[in-house]
Amino acid sequence: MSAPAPRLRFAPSPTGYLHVGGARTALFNWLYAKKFGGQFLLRIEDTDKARSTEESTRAIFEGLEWLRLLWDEAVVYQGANLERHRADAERLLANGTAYRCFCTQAELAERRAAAEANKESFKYDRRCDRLDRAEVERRVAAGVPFTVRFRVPEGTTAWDDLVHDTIEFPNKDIEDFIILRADGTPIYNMAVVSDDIAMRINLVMRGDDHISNTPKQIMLYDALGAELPRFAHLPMIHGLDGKKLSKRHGATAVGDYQHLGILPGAMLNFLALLGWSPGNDIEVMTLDQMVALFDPAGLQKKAAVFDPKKLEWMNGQHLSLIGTAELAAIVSPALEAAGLATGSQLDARRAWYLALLDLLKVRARTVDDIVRQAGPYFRDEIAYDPEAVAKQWKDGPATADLLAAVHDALAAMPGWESGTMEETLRALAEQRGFGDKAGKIFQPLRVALTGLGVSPGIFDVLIMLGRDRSLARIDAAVRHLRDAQSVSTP
RNA sequence: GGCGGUAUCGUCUAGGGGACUAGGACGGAGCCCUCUCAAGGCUCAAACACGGGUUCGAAUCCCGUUACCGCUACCA
Repeated sequence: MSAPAPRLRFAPSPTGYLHVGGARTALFNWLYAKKFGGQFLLRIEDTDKARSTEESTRAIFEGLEWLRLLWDEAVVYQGANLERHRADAERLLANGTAYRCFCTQAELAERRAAAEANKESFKYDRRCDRLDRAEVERRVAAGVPFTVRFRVPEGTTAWDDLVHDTIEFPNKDIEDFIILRADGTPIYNMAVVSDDIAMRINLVMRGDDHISNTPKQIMLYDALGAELPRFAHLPMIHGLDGKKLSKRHGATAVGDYQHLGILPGAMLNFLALLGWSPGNDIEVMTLDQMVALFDPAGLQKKAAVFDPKKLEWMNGQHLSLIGTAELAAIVSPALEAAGLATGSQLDARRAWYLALLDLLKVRARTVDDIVRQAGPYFRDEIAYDPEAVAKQWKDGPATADLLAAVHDALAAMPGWESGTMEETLRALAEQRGFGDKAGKIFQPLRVALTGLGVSPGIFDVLIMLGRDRSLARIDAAVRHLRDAQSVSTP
């Protein structure tokens, strides 16, 4: 008999955006399902009506789709299963593993406060479980509201966790917990177990903040006579200060990173390395490679700190990993959004565009970096960066003369290609007495061509700009320098 | 407080009794390359929380201590 195919689920509550911690949980669930030929399901836990929003649900879908973590069956909305949750709770009432509790919230709060005041830990004292049958029936008939509590049995509850090995809880430390509210709606643990059984989930993989829920859920499976799934509790993600990752750590939603110009593949890769290692010093991986290398034995027990610096580095790695065509598909919309070019303009000069991306991507860490660098190649007007001007155009008149000479030398060339440009410009440097310090020409020229102090290699820039635009910009720079001169010298 | 979990460079990690002078990566420092900035190459600094065991031998196994984290609702 071979092991049944694993069925896993990611079960976020739609009360905010898709958090990077949630994304990582989804990723490991997804990886496990793909690796072992199982299914990855998505369940939206929207039973908390007050906090759940449709907007959050949409954000979860969008985040998962962006990451390409697609689910294999129709989305399950927990809120649609309320009747089954209730029916399951009532089965427990019927089979005697649960009982009615008539204590009100106010009474409970009072007893809890009293216990705390005495520095005692509070645990429900089971007083309603001691009510005799007649009394219970009398109260029910009288319409006294009640919750349903699960009666936790003697003994200990343990399971063999996929990441933590054995975890054991003495049952005496767990109080008889409520499974159905006075209004008949189910409590989290009841809803989860009922749904996981119905969805035939056989591996529950979730954050380790759920460890203390697990013994309760195991008891519920037992009381319901259902087969237990296996459990895997993943460590948390912390911020740089060691605290649980939250809003004040800055960007925590996956959508934030999408808008920062992070590639989905890089995000996934980075998240995978937060709590998992394939060994052999392997770090940069595509999703397919992650599936191939995935092994739950490599899962870490320790919480990991989210380091944005390493994410950026990882993004740089993926920028060169994905290939220029795929990169273009991601950069083009960003270029359009920045008003630098339209899709059809890019299509019209496809080869030129791809060559430009190759030049820009090695000096970029994010898609945004590429867009920022792309200005001079798309805009007609360039702006001179004051810092670059101050550094490279120190002596206005001399620079103007030099650039004029560069203009003429370049204009005199028969063609427009890198080799002869270099010969021409280096010869000019020699002639001007710069010796082999051709940078003394390249640097001022760079400012004339791009307005910036940094750019790809100067000959690449000249090629990308083309003969006409290059010569026009050098010309414009010469005029700019001479105008400035005449204005400041009356 | 109770219960549970965790502990290797600043950070992510490799390591599953001898291969450890503890490896890789990010970040940092420096050098090389070089027309700038990147990329790339090379070098350096940087860790087994502490204390007891077990063992011929412990980063690795056991027990304590400490620290940190999580849970402790008629939230999920």
